[in-house]
Amino acid sequence: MTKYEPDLSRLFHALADPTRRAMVTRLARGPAPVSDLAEPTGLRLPTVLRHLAVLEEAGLITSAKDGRVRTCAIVPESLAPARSWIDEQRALWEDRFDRLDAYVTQAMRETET
Amino acid sequence: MTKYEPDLSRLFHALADPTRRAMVTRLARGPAPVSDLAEPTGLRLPTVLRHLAVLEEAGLITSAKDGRVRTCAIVPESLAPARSWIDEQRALWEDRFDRLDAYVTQAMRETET
DNA sequence: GCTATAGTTAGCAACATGACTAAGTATGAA
DNA sequence: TTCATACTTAGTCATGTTGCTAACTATAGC
Repeated sequence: MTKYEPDLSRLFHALADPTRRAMVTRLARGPAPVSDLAEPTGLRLPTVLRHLAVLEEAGLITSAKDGRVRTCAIVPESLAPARSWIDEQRALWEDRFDRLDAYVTQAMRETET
Repeated sequence: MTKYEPDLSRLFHALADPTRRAMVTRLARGPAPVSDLAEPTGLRLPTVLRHLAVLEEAGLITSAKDGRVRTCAIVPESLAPARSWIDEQRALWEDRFDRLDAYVTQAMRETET
């Protein structure tokens, strides 16, 4: 089962910023150089680079340099742990209601004459 | 389509902390008073209260006071926006590959004698 | 080789976060 | 009424985050 999960923290933290989410969305459509990612943000390059570093440390993107251009790309399935955690919570919740339901059903049965 | 979404930022931010995730997991099993939530964390009450406030501001939990006990409960479906965003990214990604695939298929067809 | 382009590094300021202690309030029980 | 319980509020502190500017490096094109 789920244990320490510092990676989940980094993943969710990376996604908690609108600029970074926009970058992920952009990269979901295909790889792009740093400048292209910076352009729509209105932020300076060093700032953009920090955001990219956060995304990379979270495992959401990779990047490689070719000549003087660094191209970034999304890492497929990197969102899977986040999705799984969310699904787990829903499962716990539903399980709880199933049991509540069973309890109520049982109680009603016992109330019957 | 998705636009500003400051709520998504708050949601992901709230989930970016292991203590808070543990609280959500605990509450997924059923409501609990503040003290019960505090106990396994090893944290002081004021700290726990701040975490709960973050969760509440993110819309993940609700709480109500009965006598001197405040009982917290999870808000069902509050994770839905996070889940949707993640699914959207995957959809974009898959769409991109469908198109890549179509392109390659087309290219191969044109290469055929 | 010179120059423009595309990143990169270093360092700083402002604010946010997560923990704490100390002191206060409100309620249930004796 | 008195006391313990269950928060609650206020205030502090260390650290982390997000933005910036300035100065630097490396490569492509002429």
